[in-house]
Amino acid sequence: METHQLFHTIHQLSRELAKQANHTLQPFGLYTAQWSVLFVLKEKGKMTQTELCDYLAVEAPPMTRTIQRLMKQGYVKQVKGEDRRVKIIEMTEQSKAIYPEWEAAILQMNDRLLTGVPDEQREHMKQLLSSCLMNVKENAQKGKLHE
Amino acid sequence: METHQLFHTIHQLSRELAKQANHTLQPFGLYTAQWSVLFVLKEKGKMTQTELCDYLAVEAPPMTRTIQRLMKQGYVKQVKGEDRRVKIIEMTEQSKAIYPEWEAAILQMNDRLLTGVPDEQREHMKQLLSSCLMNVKENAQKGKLHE
DNA sequence: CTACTTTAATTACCTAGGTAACTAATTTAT
DNA sequence: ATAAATTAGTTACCTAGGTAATTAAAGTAG
Repeated sequence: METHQLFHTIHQLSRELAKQANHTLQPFGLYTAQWSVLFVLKEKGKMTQTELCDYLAVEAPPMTRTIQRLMKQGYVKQVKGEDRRVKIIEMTEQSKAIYPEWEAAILQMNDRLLTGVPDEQREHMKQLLSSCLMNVKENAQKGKLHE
Repeated sequence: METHQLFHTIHQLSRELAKQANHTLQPFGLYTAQWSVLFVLKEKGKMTQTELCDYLAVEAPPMTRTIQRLMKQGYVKQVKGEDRRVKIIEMTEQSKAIYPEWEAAILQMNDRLLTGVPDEQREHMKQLLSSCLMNVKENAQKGKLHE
């Protein structure tokens, strides 16, 4: 089977979704990377930067940058942990207050973009993609071990 | 249904695949963006930059940059068309000669990454994602029309 | 207790891709 | 035929995310 096309479609879909999300968030002065951090913090409460990186599967340097921007905007604050290397990140009262607006806009966008895709199919895609992602990560590691 | 997760998985999978592809191409001094152009040129023959942009669904500015890099490496050359605005891009003899090596490396990687994913499932995913992409693009346009 | 190693985060620099503004060539309209 | 609008490509600048090298704090030998 022609895997080029499959990978290209994934890449294209990913970019298109990011573009739409950025467009949706623009009126709020937010970008997708910022939003993803705020979303996780709302869901999970305070977290260290490393925990955020692990959860979002992003390397540390971009995370540092995203958090610094969120701090500058006043949407997030850093608290020093017992371990003085660690920086614990949590939402400010301000961002907790505005959060529902952001979420509503994103949910509305998600709904609009997936109009016509039945719920079963969304679930099915999620399952397929998740298992594919795990597979890719495993086989990537195998590739490295053979070096 | 929770669309956040679906979109996040797509994004993550896309990044993971790009990372792997870059790793595979590194020994050849190529990056994914370059490879995607070379792949299309091999498949379709000479094309204008706009045609390349349309085919790969990429905006013009990044394409300009990618092509300039490929020219600097001697893998691609520009020919002026009848319409003197247009730049027709084609592979050089050199890159045609090396191409099979690049392709072999990529095909091997694709195969390795999808080990354990049956062929039917790959095809199924491609179908699902393609239809989802079309859907998203249509609904994105509708969003714009409502402004 | 000291020396080595690991870990959290940052800094610097790279590629990818998007938007806005611009130039130059070609169409289209008047 | 000339003016206006469109089109191809470029330039400048932005965000996203990755790697390598660095710093500072903890942990782990010896």
